[in-house]
Amino acid sequence: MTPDRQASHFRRARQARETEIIEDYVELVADLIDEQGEARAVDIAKRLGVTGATVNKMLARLKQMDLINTEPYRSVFLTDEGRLMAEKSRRRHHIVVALLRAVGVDEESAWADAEGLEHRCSAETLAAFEKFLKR
Amino acid sequence: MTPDRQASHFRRARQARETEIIEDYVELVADLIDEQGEARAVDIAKRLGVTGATVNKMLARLKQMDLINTEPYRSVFLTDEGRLMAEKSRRRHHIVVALLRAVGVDEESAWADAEGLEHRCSAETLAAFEKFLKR
DNA sequence: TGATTAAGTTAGCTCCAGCTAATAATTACG
DNA sequence: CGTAATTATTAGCTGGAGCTAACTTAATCA
Repeated sequence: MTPDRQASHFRRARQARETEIIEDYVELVADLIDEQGEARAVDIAKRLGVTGATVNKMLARLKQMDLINTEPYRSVFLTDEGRLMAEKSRRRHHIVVALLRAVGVDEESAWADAEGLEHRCSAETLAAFEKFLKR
Repeated sequence: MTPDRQASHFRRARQARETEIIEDYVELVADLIDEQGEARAVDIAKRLGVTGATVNKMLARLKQMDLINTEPYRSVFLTDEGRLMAEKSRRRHHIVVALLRAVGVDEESAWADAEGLEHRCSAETLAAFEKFLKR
């Protein structure tokens, strides 16, 4: 492997590291809205295992990026763009869990690892996973 | 899924995010030593796609952690602990690439994605991958 | 209603991994 | 050998994501 090609892989991994937290928040907001009718900061914090202050700061960033809408002391809503991102994330999440299960990973490990893996699969890899699952 | 269980998954993902950069450096040092006889900072920088200054700072951290030995203006050596980590990383890397290839991911995507995925697979998942590959 | 509790917000801190720019040491070569 | 090019180091900056502590607002319930 040439240094350049390897460098581009590492660059991509760094890029993924940056976006994955954002995707986790957005996906979680969608989950909470579906499960409980609304996404409250305190619930996001509980599920992510971080403090409310951290959530608050991140929500400000997501709003800046036009992924969510927030009003002070009100729960969180997804913008169209945010909903799109959440749906993509969810789809990836499900494919990864299914693939892991299909190759023999136990239920618990599949769910635990999928949280880390879902953000790192390229479109090509996900397509291959889907094809494999249909086989 | 309970909030607590989900929180622990996210916690684990955050933990992995912290260690993965360290593992990348250590694995790369091992690769360079094997391929070229020595690991020089400039080559590490080229392959990771970061600046020399960044590498230097990171090497100081790795030394602090007893993963490498360095002397000013000399190339980098792995400690026993570092070598162990490098071997574990490599093994994981190979298993992940092999698994991706086995389920139909093309060569290039497999190598590119493995860079991000290898650090996120639990021991259970890797064991399942190996079992699947032997099948 | 009013007091208590829960939730959200803000300020300000840490640590990490990038970066640039400037400097110092080493290496290579005419 | 001495100079030029390469490599390494250092200082100091940015921005992200976590934290605690202090505060404000909203919600609950006696």
